[in-house]
Amino acid sequence: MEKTDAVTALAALAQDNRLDVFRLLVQAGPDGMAAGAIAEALDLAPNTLTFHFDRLRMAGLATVRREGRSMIYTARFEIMNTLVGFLTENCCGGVSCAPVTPSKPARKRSKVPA
Amino acid sequence: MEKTDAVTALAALAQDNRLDVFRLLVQAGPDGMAAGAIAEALDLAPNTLTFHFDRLRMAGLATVRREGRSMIYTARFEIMNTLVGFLTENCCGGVSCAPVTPSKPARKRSKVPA
DNA sequence: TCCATATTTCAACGAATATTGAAATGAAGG
DNA sequence: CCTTCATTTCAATATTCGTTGAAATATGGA
Repeated sequence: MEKTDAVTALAALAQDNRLDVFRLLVQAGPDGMAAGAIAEALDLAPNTLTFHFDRLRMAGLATVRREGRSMIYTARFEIMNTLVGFLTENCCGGVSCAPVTPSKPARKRSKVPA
Repeated sequence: MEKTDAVTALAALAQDNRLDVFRLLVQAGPDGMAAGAIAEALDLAPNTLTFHFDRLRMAGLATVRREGRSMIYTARFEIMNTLVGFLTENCCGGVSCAPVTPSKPARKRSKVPA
């Protein structure tokens, strides 16, 4: 990952509403979530939301697909992981480097998608 | 970690020069690095650098100590790790969640501090 | 075709950010 | 005490950012 990509991704996450959006997408999982549902969940104006989606998409942190009238946004976990890897690269020059806290796998939800 | 703390930390990292500074500090390890040395390494004006240091410090990502005439800045790895944990929290609701790429331990340097 | 729904585009505005230049502060040495 | 070195503080400026409102586009159904 290039430094500019990392900066773009970090900037994309470094904003209240976008962080909320991204975390919502992360929790939504691979199926993604409709723009309207996100707008309602976070109480954001649709045009504002579009602006933030664009940022996330340009940063490679999300993708869209159309489904009927809705636009479904999905988080790109691989990019997220690449970013984390980039941040901790060459940590401490190999000295006393506490390993990265692994993500909590999070208890499974009752409704598991196929 | 609170959301606002995460946003602050991400914003602190979401800037070319600051990301450089932070990564330099990460590589410098627990001993830290003098402001002047960083200014020289990255070719940045000292006042600009102070501005960026402040951001990193307020975000909890760095600390300072005085040593003679120099100010030594050090990365706060724990906060860094907390941030990473926050980002991947509740990942995918437990479904198909690729584990976080662990930081490469990075080959040891010849000069190992005690 | 006409209408409602879902989302995007565009222009505008205030707020925040990064950089600069000049001056100030603090520490070490003669 | 005076000078030099290392860094910080302050004020000014151009740029970028987030939000809003109005209008446009695309889809699906009567």
